[in-house]
Amino acid sequence: MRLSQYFMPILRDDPKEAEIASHRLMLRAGMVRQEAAGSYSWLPMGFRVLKKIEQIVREEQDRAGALEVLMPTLQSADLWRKSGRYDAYGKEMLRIKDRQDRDLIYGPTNEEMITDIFRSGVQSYKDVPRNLYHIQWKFRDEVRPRFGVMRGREFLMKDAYSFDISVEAGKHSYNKMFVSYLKTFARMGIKAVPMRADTGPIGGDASHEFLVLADTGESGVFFDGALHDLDWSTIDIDYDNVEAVANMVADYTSRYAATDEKHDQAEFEKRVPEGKRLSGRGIEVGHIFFFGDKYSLPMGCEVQGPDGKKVTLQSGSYGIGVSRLVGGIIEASHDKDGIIWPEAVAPFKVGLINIKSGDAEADAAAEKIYKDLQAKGVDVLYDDRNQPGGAKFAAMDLIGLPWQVIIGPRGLKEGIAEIKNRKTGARENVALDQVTARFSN
RNA sequence: CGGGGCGUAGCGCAGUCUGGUAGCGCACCUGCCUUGGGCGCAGGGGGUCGCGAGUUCGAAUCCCGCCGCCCCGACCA
Repeated sequence: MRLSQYFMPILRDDPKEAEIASHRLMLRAGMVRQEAAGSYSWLPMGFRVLKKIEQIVREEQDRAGALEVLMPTLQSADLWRKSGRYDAYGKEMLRIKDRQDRDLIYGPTNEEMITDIFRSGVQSYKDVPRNLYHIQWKFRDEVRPRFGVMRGREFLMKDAYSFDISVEAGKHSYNKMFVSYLKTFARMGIKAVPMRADTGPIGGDASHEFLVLADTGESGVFFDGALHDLDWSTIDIDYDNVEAVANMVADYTSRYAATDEKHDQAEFEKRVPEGKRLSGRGIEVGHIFFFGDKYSLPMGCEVQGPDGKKVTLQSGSYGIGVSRLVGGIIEASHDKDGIIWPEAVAPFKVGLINIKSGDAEADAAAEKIYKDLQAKGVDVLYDDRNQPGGAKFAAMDLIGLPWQVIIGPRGLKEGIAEIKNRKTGARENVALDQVTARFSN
């Protein structure tokens, strides 16, 4: 993509409404535009990141055996009356009437609908276990939206729902999602620590939140420093191996880690040696629940067992805040100059800077590298604007692409380009004809 | 939902107290010059001063009502 033909309205000044880094940087880099309190339009640069994150989530859900569906944003109020949550959910749920004066709601979550769908499609114990998920926009009419996309009212969420014949089988479904979350976040280049959590209005028994550690997080967290010793980047497992999956969950939950809601100071001090007691703040990017028959029972979600008797299914739900992750990743990965995208979610892999646009030699060299990179399938953003070099450096650092390729008269004299790593700042001179090879996988 | 604050050009702000026909920086357009960390010179465009009603000869400014947004707290993917 040529920057001269892109839509990326960069702001030089900080918008006054943005207090925290991710919000400020997303607005400055032209990734999003606020439409109303807690409601954002995603501009090309931001949308690319959102889609990359969504795709990683999708691939890891599929790998864990979940099946993708898509449910509507608007739901019938009757469905929610059946579960009792129409009255219980409170004002966060947006209630709407259609032209026939029928009560609708804009879905804040989908337990009722998925349970209804699943119930109508299964009759036998042979039809379970199953896990259905979708990635869909949600609306929760938050009392106080803030921090940009981190607490919007309208947000993109992946929510999965498991159905099992027994509590024991349900536990395995829960554990599979637990492990798949470790893999999902690891692929995005962030560490999201699972912590015991309150179950909230969704209800249930077992529940873990996954939190990205960041000073601007909304939750207080307390954890064992030994958690840092675990390997968070390579999670490898056979999902069908019940014991291995359970062991891995045990491994990542055996050390103390809790949000302030579940924190027990006495237990913390008993289990964690003094030098290892860490506390801080975290951003909740995932939340998993096992809630048994909480919805299956009132909604009659049951199958016939081997003995011919009806069995009420056991369920869990598993959420990942896809749009929140965009902000969460920035909170965990930025510096004074701008965003530092982990490669897996970066909007482009390479930013190509032509320091002297208009100079025949520089233009020719940059054009060639641009076309070669594209031919090799490397996502490249080419700053071909007629701007001074300093402005291009500043813009490229702001938007945070992992690699910068810098073409200028100085290097061209020696037949080289400069490659800069955005994260480390390391620079390297590379012969012009070797640049493309450096980025081909 | 309680407390505080803000709404003037795309962004950041001044002007409001003390009413007199709207200004600054950046951005943008044209030309020249430049391009190794937000370059220089010259010229230029852009505003129903959040909305409505009032007071006044005259309202961004004073009065009344409304709307929107932000921050702190209580609540949450």
